Amino acid sequence: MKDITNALKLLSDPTRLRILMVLGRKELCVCQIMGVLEVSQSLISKNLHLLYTGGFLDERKDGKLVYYSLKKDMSPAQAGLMDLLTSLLKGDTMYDTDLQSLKDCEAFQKKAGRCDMKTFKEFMERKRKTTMKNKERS
Amino acid sequence: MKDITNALKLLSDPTRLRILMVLGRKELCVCQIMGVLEVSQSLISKNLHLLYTGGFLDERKDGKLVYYSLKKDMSPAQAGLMDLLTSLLKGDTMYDTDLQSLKDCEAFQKKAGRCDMKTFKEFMERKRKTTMKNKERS
DNA sequence: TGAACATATTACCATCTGTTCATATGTTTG
DNA sequence: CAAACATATGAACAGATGGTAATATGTTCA
Repeated sequence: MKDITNALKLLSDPTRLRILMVLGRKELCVCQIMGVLEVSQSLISKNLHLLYTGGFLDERKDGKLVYYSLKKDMSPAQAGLMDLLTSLLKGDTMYDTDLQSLKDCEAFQKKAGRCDMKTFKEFMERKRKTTMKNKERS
Repeated sequence: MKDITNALKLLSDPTRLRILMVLGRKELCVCQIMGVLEVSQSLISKNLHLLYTGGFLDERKDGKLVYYSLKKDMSPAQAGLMDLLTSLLKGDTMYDTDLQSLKDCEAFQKKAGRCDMKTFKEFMERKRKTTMKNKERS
């Protein structure tokens, strides 16, 4: 029972749940996740570490970058929860926004031709401006 | 997303999860739940309140007693989680022990012919002794 | 080698959580 | 009404948690 409540606890934080859902789409490095979710690097790192040691993630290092992805062989409980949450979050505002950000982020990165902190900070900067304009309009 | 993480947080505590799983079998009053889980009255009350305001439970008062049961019309997220957890917990030691305790508790209550704190404290007393004997034997 | 960079870790803070003990509330019954 | 009882609630406390800012680690490349 403790393993299940532990998994539930890990999933019960919005930042972690968002990370997992975005990783559900594709493997990403820390700076990409940062760009998509727009939260600080240390917070991302910390939560990635929790999810990793909690058995939700695989890790792959490539040069300076560290890529994370959903673990291939999760426990039945974890896999079941991930499936359920993925379907429950369909249509959720935050979830949809994050997936859209992921697409935008990928496009921006492709155009920039590199994958580093500077690129994603630039991306976040533009996103913030767009969001502000949208708020003004409404 | 917040509604989902809130539900997950409620489920991520063993005491609350145990309560929900036992209530999955049948409606129970506070003193019965206390007898089955063997935790203090105030802790049970507090967690019942959290689960109730969190939308997991229905409440029914009958004289001095207050009966709780799984809410008839949970949100899709809550219902989905309950289904999943019920199936995931099949075979779990704590879960099985609790269900057995529930049966024993019902039998004891039937023989006693009443439903009050005294009865369930007596039940808990005997259960503790039996558990101790089993430990000695092994 | 050393500067630049991506990620991890540390120290620290405010807030939340689980729990217990004592007490309050509200109901029943003599 | 008062005593007895089931349940709820408040105060208090230790420990966990989410977050930030600063710093450490480890890699690349000039």
